[in-house]
Formats: sequence, structure tokens, C-alpha cells
Amino acid sequence: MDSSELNIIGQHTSLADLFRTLEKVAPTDSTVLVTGESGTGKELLVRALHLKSKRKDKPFVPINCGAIPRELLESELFGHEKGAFTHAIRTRPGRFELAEGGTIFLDEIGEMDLLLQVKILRAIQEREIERVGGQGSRKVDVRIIAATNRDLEKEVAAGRFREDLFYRLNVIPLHLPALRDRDGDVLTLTEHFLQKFYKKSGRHPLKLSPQARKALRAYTWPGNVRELENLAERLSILCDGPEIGLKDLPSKILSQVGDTDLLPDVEPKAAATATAKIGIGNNGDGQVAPARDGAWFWPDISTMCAHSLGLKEFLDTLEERLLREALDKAAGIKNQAAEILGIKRTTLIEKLKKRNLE
Amino acid sequence: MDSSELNIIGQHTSLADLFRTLEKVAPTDSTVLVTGESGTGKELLVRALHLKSKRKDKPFVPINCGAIPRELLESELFGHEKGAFTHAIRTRPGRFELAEGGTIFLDEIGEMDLLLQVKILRAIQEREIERVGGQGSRKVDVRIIAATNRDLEKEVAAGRFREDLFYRLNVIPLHLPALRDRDGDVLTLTEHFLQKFYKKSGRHPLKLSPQARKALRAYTWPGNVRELENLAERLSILCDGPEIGLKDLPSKILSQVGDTDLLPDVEPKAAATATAKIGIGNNGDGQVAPARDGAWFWPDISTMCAHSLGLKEFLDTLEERLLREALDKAAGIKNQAAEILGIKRTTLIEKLKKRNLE
DNA sequence: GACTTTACGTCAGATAATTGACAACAATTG
DNA sequence: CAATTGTTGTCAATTATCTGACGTAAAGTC
Repeated sequence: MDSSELNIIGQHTSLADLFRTLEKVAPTDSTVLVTGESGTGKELLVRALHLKSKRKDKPFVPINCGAIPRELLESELFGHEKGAFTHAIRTRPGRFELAEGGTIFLDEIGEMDLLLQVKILRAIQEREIERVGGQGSRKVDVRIIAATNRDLEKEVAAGRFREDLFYRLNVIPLHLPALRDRDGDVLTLTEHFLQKFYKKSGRHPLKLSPQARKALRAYTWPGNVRELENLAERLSILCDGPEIGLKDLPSKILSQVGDTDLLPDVEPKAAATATAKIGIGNNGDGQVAPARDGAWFWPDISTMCAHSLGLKEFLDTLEERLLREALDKAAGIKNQAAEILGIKRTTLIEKLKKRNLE
Repeated sequence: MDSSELNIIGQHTSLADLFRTLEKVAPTDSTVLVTGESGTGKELLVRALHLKSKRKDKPFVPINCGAIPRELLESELFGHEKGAFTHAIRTRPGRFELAEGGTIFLDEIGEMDLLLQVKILRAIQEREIERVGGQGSRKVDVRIIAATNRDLEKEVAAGRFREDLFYRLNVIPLHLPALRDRDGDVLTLTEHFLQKFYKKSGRHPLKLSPQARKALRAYTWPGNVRELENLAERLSILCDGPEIGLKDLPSKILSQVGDTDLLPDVEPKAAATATAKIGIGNNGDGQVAPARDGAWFWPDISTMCAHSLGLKEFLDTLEERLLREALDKAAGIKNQAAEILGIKRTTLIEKLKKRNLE
């Protein structure tokens, strides 16, 4: 990852300070505390930090403290000696040791158990750790970076986070603002992601219609960049036309927008038909006229084989289905059913007879 | 297509969109999240997706995350090294490794433990996994498809499901509507299943009395397609007469329905149609088994009409597609192509000649 | 080189599908 | 009531489709 990937985080002016601080802090060994809502790209920022540090050639070891039960987390962080607890069949080094010389990234540190906080505090202060069930402690040379989406000051006030640890961690605070607070970034990022997925898929790059732009900017993005990236990927796959219109956006976004001004966005009819051909999917050569609104895909050989049928049986089965359906539609009137199917009535009768139908 | 038919499509938008999306998504490697009530046939949909993908010749590995205890699940998914835990007698590869090159289907992912969610997240993001008790991590090339009957957004809000994982999984959401929301489908499916069991049993096909039809349509089908299939099977075995009357239906259905005379009598006459018929689904923790029903892949009359084709032309078109595909697969070797299709070589040649193919 | 295997195309006889003609029946209409 | 319209089943003639047998050629094996 080079620094250009930081663009993924955004370009908004509120980030300018952030990046400047990052440049200054990276080469040092200071502890850093990253705050920001979920999905704002904290890990990305931290990775960038690591890569800009002197430790870039050493390990970068992320660990999500919020997701791991207390007992496991301790052994995960500090390792354990054989027999330390029931399932500790053998000695295992912890993440701190694995990160030796490099950086450890304690994500969601706000979730961490108070008891463990003490041990982390010790690791920061003394630069040494002790394995679970271990005897002595061992020195480690690890840079510590932590992140959380909680407001740690409040957690401290509420007694859920140790004040001393907070101050140790909060040497350099880096705050990643939420996407909704970075007006221009939404569009920049969207285009960035669209471009990225375009490259992956080989299809034409998607453009944003003016209405879609408005809607995207008006949305609050509770999932922040992650949600946006996710949407961009989806659009890259699902969008038919060359342009993303309101119709392509999820209702979640549209309903939040609710601006009458935006509603008249009706895609020009001509465009719709003109772009239909881009449709993917036809596994064959697509000689056959593409289905228009066809909510259906042609069965293929794999389908056939899945039923262990031969060509004939397969077509036969399909025919039977169609016969039934036609009869159903025609309420049992064979005359009409035959009409629907575009075959002679007598032919239909023969076919039915052959199958003992009706 | 005239406007009345458009209305009809409108009624069944859910499925129509679903299939359109499926068609588009299948050939990509995007992560897909299938939601839908239990019994709607999620597994079947996913199998279809796999068969439509580039990975169709590679493994399809389903695993029901809800059915396996947490500790076992991790080792099941990621494998374990010898001695990793008490019963880890020997090293074993996990499902991810077994699925190498193919697709892994994580059913009931909503039930998954938060800790495991992190590991899955890592698998998605980094495309690498680590065996239980293992040291290094290993790269895997696996497409991930997940399914759940929970509302994951709510689960996220409740803190029972990781937001980041949700966004990673939810790249392409596919929602299978409940059977009760697909009015026309109930009867079509019932007949489909009756037919299927009829063939199995060799007895005469059962017909549905008008009252029974009404009752079936009015019922809410909490167990969805699975419940319907069960009922059809039971009826096929237990019904004496040639026709299924109210008396044959379980009281569960009748009591919910009340007086059938009050029910509106709306046979889908010219009403075209549910584009979809869904087979069934779950086979437990899912040993790799051949797809069972797969009524899905079948086109129907509305499709046929959409192409303005008669039955014969329609089947012909389909046949031609299959011929082409088989030839393709056989690299032009007619002998093998015929083999694949389960027809005589000479027959194939005739068919090709008729169409001026090859 | 002799032998086996595999692939290919043709053709005539066997099989199956399709259709138009015919007759019967019911519902509707005048 | 009789005429009209629409539906249905049967059947034999026509057409199409499928198949097995035969002859050939190329590639692989011994």
C-alpha cells in the first residue's frame, strides 16, 4: 500500500490536518489513538501510518479486541504457556511477540475488559509482557496503535475505561470524521470506487447522474466509507446503463432523501433500450435475441446435468411444464391453451395424451 | 409486451428482479447475501448461483453455521492442526480449503458467533485463513455466499452481528420473498410437486378441487416452500380419490382459512405468472449433494411470450443453445458433444445439419 | 506395418410428431 | 326449436426425427 491509497479515505479539508499530523507522527514511535465512527477507515489509516514508519519492513499485527472473549483475548495478545488453561495444549506466542520490531494495532480497544486494560497499560509503560501461565516477563519492542469508535473520555467518566490507559494511548489523537461531515468526499470516493470496480469487471465505467449525485450527498452514510464502497461494488455489478440514476440506488438512500426536486428523474426511454445490450450473463455467444424484461435466464447444460437428464428428456420436461402452465392459464380450455402455445389443438391433445395429462 | 402484461410483471417484481440480479451476479466473484424466511429455498438459489458461475466445475461447499456448535464450527470452517485442542487428533483441512477455487456457502450466518465473524471477515477481506492452532495463514481462492433468515441490519443494531462483516457480505443482497407473498406461485408449485411425487409413486396424478385451491392460496405458509412440498408428498401418499378436496387438507390450513366460500375466486386466468417456481432447499449441514429440484431454472410461458415464440420455436431455440454449448464444451468433438447431450451422434449431426451449425 | 480406437458423414428404415378432416356434444343465440 | 359457435376426441396421411449399419479416415498402440 502506498500513500496514494490514503485517497481512499478522502480529500476533504477536514482530512488535511489529519494527514499532516500523520506525516509527522508516522516516523516516531509514539503511541497513537485513532477515533472515528465505524467504517471510516481507521484500519486503513493505521496501516498507512505503519508503512510510513521506520518499522514498515517489520510486522504489522492488527487485532480486534472487541470481537474476542476476554479469556481468549489475553492469550491472543500475550500468548500462553503449555497447560496454562484447559485448551492450552502447547505454548503459543502472543500477538505482541509476533509484532516484535513492528506495530500492533489494537482495534476496538474501547471494548476491552478492565482487567486486560491493566496488562495493556503495563505493556505500554514497561514495554514488557507476560504470557498467560508464564513465569517471567519478556521485553518487547512494539509500537502500539489503538482505535475505537467509542468516546473514550465518556467511557472513562463512566468508569468503563481506565483513565491512566486512556492518557497513555491518547498521546497522539487522530480523529477520522464521519463521511457525512465531509461533503465533497462522498462523490469523490464514489467515483474512486466505481473506477476501482470498473477495472475489476472490465465493463464500462459508470457515471453518476446529477440526481444520483444529489441523493448520495444528501444521505447520511451511517456505515461511512465501508457502506459507500459496498454500494459502489453493487452498482458496478448491477447497473445496466452507462449511468447511475435514482432508480439504481437502494431505497434506504432514496427514502432518506425524499426531496421532491429529485423525483422527476425519469431516465430517458431511448437510453434504456439503447443500453440493454450490455447485459452480461449469456454464457454462450448470445446469438439469440436477448430477453427484454425477461426475468429469467436460459437453462444451460449444467442445469440439464444437474437433473441428470439427456437433451431429449430435458426438453421434454420443459415442454411438459409449459403444457401445464398453458392449460392452467387457459383454465383447462385446450383450444385456448393450444393457441397460447402456438400449436394446433390436435397437437396439444396428442402431447397431453402421451403424458397422461388432464 | 402490452401494458397489462407489464402490470403482471409488476406483481411479481420481487422474483423478476431477483432473477435479473442473479443472472448478473453469478458470473462475477462478488460476495452475495441471500435473505429469506426459512424454507424459501435459499440453498437452491445459491446452488443455481454457483452453477451459473465460472466456478461451476469447482467445489460447492455448503455449511450450516447455525447447526454446529461454535468450537466445532471454527475448525470445520478453517480446519485445525494436530493437537490444536483436545480432540484434534490429526491435522484436518477446513471447508474453506476444501472449497478452493469454488464456492463456499455459509448458511444461517446470522447465528454465527461474534468471534468467528471476525475470522470470516478476515477471510473475505484478505482472502486468507488460519487453521485452528495453526501458525501461519494460507491464501484461499473461494467465493463466499452467505444466507440467513434473520434481519441482519437489526442484528447489527443489536450488537449481535458485526457491522463491518455485514457490509462485506451484503455486496449483493438477494431477497427471497416468502411464499405467501407470491400468490400465484402456490398453485403452480403445488401442481409441480404433485406431479413430481406422482411420477415417483406411479399412481395417478392428483388434481386440486376448486375449494382446495382456494384454501391453499389463502393459507399463510409459515414453512414456505418446504412446508408446501411436504404437504404435496403427504397428499400424494394419503389421498384416496383422484382429487384433493378440503377434507384432505390438514386442519392447520383449514382453520386458518375459515369459510372458503368467502374467498375471492381469482384464478390466474390470462394472468401470467409467477416467473418462478422454487424447489426446496436445506439439507442440513449440507453434504455436497446434487441439487434436488431446481424448478427455478425453468423458463415459463411468459418468458416464451416475451420472445414472441411458439412452443416449438421456443424449444427449438433452447435446443440450439444447448447444442452450441455442448459442442463448445466438447471442443467441437461431435462424438463427445452427443455424449454430453445423451443423444446419438448421428442425431446430433442431423440436428446440426438442420440448423446449418458447425 | 498391422491392429485398435475414435471420429466423421450418409442413408434408408423405423419411430414419433404434426396436422387436417370428420363426427359428436354442449352452450348460446335468434 | 334450429342454427351457430366453440370445444373435444379420433384417425389416417404427411412430415420430421431418430437410429443402426456401413464405409472412410486419422491417430494411437504394439
